[in-house]
Amino acid sequence: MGVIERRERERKAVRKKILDAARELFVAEGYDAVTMRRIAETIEYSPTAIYFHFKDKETLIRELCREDSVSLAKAFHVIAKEPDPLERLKKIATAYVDFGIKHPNSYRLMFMTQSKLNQDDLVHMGHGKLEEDGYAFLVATMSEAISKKLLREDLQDPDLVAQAFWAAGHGVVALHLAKHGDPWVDWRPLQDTATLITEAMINGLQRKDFQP
Amino acid sequence: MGVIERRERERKAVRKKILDAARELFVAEGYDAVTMRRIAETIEYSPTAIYFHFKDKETLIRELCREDSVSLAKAFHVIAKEPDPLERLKKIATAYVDFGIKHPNSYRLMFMTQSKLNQDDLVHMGHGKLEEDGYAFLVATMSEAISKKLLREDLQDPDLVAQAFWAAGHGVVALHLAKHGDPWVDWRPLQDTATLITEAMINGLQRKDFQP
DNA sequence: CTCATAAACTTAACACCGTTAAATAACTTT
DNA sequence: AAAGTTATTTAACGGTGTTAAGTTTATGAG
Repeated sequence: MGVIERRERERKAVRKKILDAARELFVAEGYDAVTMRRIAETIEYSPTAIYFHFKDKETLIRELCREDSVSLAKAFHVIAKEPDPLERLKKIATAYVDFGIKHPNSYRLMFMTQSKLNQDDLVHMGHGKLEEDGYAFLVATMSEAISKKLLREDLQDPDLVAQAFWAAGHGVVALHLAKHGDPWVDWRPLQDTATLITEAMINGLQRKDFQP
Repeated sequence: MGVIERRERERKAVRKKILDAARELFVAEGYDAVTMRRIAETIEYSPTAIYFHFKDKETLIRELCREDSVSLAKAFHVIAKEPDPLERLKKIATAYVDFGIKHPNSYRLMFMTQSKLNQDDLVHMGHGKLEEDGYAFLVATMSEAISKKLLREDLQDPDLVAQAFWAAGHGVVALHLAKHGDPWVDWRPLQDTATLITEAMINGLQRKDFQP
């Protein structure tokens, strides 16, 4: 039946219409500031129409977030080809920071808000969320760096080192997204800070003659 | 008149009563999850009574936050006596992380949410908020480290280095507060990560023979 | 062709939130 | 005792996400 396909296509079109309108508003004003009513208004639907296509506001936002995070996944996919683990680390950090700047709302949602760990999530686990893949990629890179003896001899725990490295990258982005407006700090360009912290970390982690 | 003093004392007592109840609820459930109505309920007042003592919910929360942040200020005050700048940096990082763990809600409010930069804040500026003092302390320490030639020769901008170092510390805390519940990361003890990132940063920043 | 059925939507409404306006009780001052 | 200030309550407003119930519209069956 061609009619059932047409319906599905129309439903998808409306879905996209909602997502596009929501995206534009969210990007401009942030997730919390935009109401369901305003999204409905811009597409000239009633507020409740959205709930036919999306379970609730969070689901809608997660969908946008998912779309955004594809760019990070793609970047990581390219970076995976880099043979040198330390060089790969630098590129990972760069891509990660870029993602945070390009998609601040999604970044905030993914990395700056505590995800409610309800039972549903625990059930649906193992599906390979993008954050999970990204972290696994970082750990794998760190593992390779360790096995190739590129890091200090006392650093044998890939998870520990990966978490420290992640924290460094996250710190730059998170601080920027949250506090860059504050005038009591003479902020340096984000790229400069990101480059410095990445270099300093790799430098500090790979050094051989470490003194406590 | 002794009566006016008594009134003031009673008013302060009610104020404290509200703050104590609010603190307990907030600590247990987070700032957003606790409503004004519930705070009022626990002290057996009507919800609107709170508004006689505090302008609004945010003011109340800021007051709690201010109280919390005193502990960080005190810690920094003690640390200021440490003569070695690099050692001071380590202690600053430790105190900062400790603060984040001890007062997660206040930390989130102070460092993980964008402060609305309205005109009022710009007017009331220069009052020396605690965050401001803390950052100034960090920059001063970094400045001293630079002038004592403890850092790499190419690092001459105290603000840049301070921001990178701050980002490192912030990254550890922020990641912990936001994502520690996520089960797809095999989290290492926060203290281990904090120690590693601090050492790695100082190590990476102070090294002389830096290769790009 | 008519009628039932399902999908896509709208209208009305609920429960909750922070907050304000108006009424009220309690206590001082005159 | 009257007037007035202070602290509190009751009632209500405007806003939010969301659900329930009704309404249109197009399709499929007899």
